[in-house]
Amino acid sequence: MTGKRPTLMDVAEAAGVSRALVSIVMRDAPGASEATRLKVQAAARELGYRPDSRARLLRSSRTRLLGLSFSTAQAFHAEIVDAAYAGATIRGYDIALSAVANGRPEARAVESLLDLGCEALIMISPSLPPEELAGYAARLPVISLLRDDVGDALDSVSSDDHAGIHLAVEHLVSLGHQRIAHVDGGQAVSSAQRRAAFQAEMTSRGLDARVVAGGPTEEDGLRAGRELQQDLPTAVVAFNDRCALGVWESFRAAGLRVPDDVSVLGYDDSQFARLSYVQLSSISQDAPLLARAAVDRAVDRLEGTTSAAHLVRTPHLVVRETTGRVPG
Amino acid sequence: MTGKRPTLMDVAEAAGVSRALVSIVMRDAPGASEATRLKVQAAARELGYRPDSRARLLRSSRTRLLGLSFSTAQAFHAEIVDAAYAGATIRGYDIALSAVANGRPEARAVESLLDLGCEALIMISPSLPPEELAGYAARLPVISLLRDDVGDALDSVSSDDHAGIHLAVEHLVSLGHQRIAHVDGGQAVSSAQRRAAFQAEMTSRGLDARVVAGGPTEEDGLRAGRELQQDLPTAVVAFNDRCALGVWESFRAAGLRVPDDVSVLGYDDSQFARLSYVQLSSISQDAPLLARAAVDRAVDRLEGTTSAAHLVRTPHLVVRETTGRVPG
DNA sequence: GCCAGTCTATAGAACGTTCTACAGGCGAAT
DNA sequence: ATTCGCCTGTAGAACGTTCTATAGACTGGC
Repeated sequence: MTGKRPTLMDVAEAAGVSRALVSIVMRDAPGASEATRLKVQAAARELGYRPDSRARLLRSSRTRLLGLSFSTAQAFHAEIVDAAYAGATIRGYDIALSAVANGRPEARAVESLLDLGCEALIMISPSLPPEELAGYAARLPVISLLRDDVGDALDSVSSDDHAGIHLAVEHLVSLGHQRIAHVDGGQAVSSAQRRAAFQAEMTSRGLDARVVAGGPTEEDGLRAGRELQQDLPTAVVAFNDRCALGVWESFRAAGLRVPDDVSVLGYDDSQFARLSYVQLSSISQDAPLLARAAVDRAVDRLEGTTSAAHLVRTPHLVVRETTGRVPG
Repeated sequence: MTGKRPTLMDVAEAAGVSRALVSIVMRDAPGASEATRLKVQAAARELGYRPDSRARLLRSSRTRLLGLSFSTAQAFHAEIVDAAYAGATIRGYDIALSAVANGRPEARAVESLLDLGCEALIMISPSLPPEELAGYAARLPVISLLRDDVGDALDSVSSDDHAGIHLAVEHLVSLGHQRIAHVDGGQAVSSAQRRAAFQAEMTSRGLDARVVAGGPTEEDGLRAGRELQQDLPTAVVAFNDRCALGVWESFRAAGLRVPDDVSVLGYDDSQFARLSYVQLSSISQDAPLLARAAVDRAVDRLEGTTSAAHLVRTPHLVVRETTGRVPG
């Protein structure tokens, strides 16, 4: 259909120079005069030459490639992918993507990135046990994004769950709430930390720390919301925004008004929390910013001499329309 | 930190055989006895050897790699990625992912896939003009997924919008509706087709084809819903599920009940349409199935002698709880 | 006129695979 | 015994780059 794609050799012949010189020009490396540079570039354009990244990667020790593993099941990972691309471009790196999907476990995703020759790995909310992660980290820098209990062999860039929960409770208390419940994330990553933080925070204020079992999805929130209604608190802190939405929906179905009858606070500040008809108050981890930080961390590990570290950013509160003064 | 990763040569030395033989064993190719096969495999495992995909890809003419471009802005693309992985694995191919993201245009995404040595390209709802797509298609098979007006140089796998809209209108009419409005998708891919199909379908039934301007997001639906309320129809066919959700929300805000006062029908049958508290009636394109079809099509193009074709699948109706009998 | 230094350009060896060609051993058929 | 073929194995050339070493052509300083 097409004939073969042109190689360095083809361009070299067309321009009447050596292969090596073409390579120099294509890489913008020093060692070619301005005149031949132009001549070679013209020939390359003429032939529609594009460097073969496989060959290039193979030969050069540096691949300038960062591996990013994400999950197709988590919509907000897309936001992170987005930000990571932007960050990598700025630092002069490229990103290789690998998804963990149905029937494609995390280990497989990571290994495909390794085979591609990535110099560092960024894993979004990795679910592998710390030992296995450490195994990878022995071979190349690995950055865990949004999960910090990964041992000392890895870097991590995450958000301070304690601070986030503190902000949440502080906000609600300042609105007069005392009976505040937490719907946790079940088995989800970070759920245990947030639950513990909630308990600590409430206890330290002398308040009752009511926790009901939830999960990361709307369904989980819906179920938990129904359970809450048997003894309705005045405010709810949900594990994440999707869960909060489910809780809210269960209230709505029961004729309860948010925030007049009960306040609902989410976590993550995901895209849809900002939708004009949702306007969910939430704790923002600023995922894109964390993604940038992870990329920076990866590059620093590659180019500097720093060792693994755990970077923790403080989240912030975004007040929208689902939290209000305590009723009555 | 790590030492170099082991190569074929290392394994060969460890097992006391030649490089080529190790290659044969690793590829499960014929030409090695069972005994040495075991010996080599043991040595490879011992050293933690993994083949370098860059070198492998470089040397072999076949890369067995399918490029898949998707958009981080479209949540349901994740479902497709998921299905594509599964399909590719079955056919013995691998998938290279490239995202079109903020500041990373489609052309860039495609070119990075090309440089990786993909043998065929699957593009989800490509937004490039047909001429440019044809340019790529001259070099390798390109499958357009969910968009069919891409010219004859490309394959396409899409869903029959006419049939889908027909199902939608048929369903509503069978429930007694006559005053049915369509909220279109604005500039979105497929919007024009669905709008035209709606107009044709309604006109052929002697009904008034009311169309209001919408878009692909909840916000767009919300806006359109408000406009609709100035002269409320008994049923609404929205461009997609997100749009339908916006329309619904605008009704809910106005105290209108769905489906008692007005029916709302979505399109796409996305993940969230199935959520227990949403239960949106919708037209399903069965995206995962289309993804499988696209993968199959790509592989067939590579292995068979078939030429480009446009494959159209018929969508089906999923009745949930947002459509009901005409009021009054 | 000769050496040192700079700039441009080239040849040829890598990188880690796969592929082609071929060699030796062995059994069966001539 | 020779020939044929199959099976197992190897050597060495590819693939398209980048890298190292070096050659030639100038400059300028003595």
